[in-house]
Amino acid sequence: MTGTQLGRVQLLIMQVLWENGRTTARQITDSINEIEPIAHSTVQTLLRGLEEKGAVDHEAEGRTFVFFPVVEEANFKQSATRDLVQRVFGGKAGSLVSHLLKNEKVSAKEIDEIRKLIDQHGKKKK
Amino acid sequence: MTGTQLGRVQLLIMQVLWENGRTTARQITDSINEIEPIAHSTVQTLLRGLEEKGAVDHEAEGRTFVFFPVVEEANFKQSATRDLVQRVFGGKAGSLVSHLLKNEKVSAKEIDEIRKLIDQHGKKKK
DNA sequence: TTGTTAGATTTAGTCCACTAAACGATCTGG
DNA sequence: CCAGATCGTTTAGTGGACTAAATCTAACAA
Repeated sequence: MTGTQLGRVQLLIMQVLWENGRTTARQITDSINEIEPIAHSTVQTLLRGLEEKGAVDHEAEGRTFVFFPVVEEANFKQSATRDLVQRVFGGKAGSLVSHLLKNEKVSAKEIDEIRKLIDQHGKKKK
Repeated sequence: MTGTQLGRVQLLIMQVLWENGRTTARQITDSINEIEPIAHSTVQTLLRGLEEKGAVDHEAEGRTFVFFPVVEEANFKQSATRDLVQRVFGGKAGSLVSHLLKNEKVSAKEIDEIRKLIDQHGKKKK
């Protein structure tokens, strides 16, 4: 579930799955190989690990397995983010937001979006 | 330098060091023990690892070692955050900000601060 | 039928964070 | 001087992510 920590490469696999939905192990290997070299058997081993953790599942389709994500990307983002906030920013989400605005590049378009969210925030306040 | 990944407990140690400055291994053990149980020898082993990575250093003071951080907390926050942005939010910092504002609790006070940052952002832009 | 290919599974090994006992040296109270 | 406490160091083991070769198995092609 949420507690399950994913490794770096496992996360790459999840990303492929979230993007493509139903995907074969072979397709995943190819996708990742566009970024960095990895053996097919490695991908299969990691897929099994992910399946044991309940992050993905598969169905047999002919003689090959088709994998699909069980964990939602949104949920994962949430727990990964909370983890960072908790461990590095003392539990204060706003502190991370400040850090991002001060130190990281944010496009004008994103700034607009954020401004809207801020305004809503003020309103929503009951 | 950025490549240095810290483990969960190592980060706890760094937090103690950032907060207290010069600290003995014993003090670190005690601090962490207020949160969760840990053996003193474990802390010492991890300190050695951190020292090998160049994250901390020590000076002998009498027969005991006094440790202090070499890596700045700000730098660490930066790389930890970039890591998350890169791996989970497709490299878009603004996307993480949006996520935080939508899904995490941010206090009114923090919102004010963020609004100011947003305004500055607009101005500063050339 | 037989050999090749493309799946999945098994097995094996590395690396690293974490854990902590065991050991040796040094100081300190009695 | 010595027993006990307090250091730092050594050694050892676990677990998990990652890596990939070796192997098994089923389909397909010649």
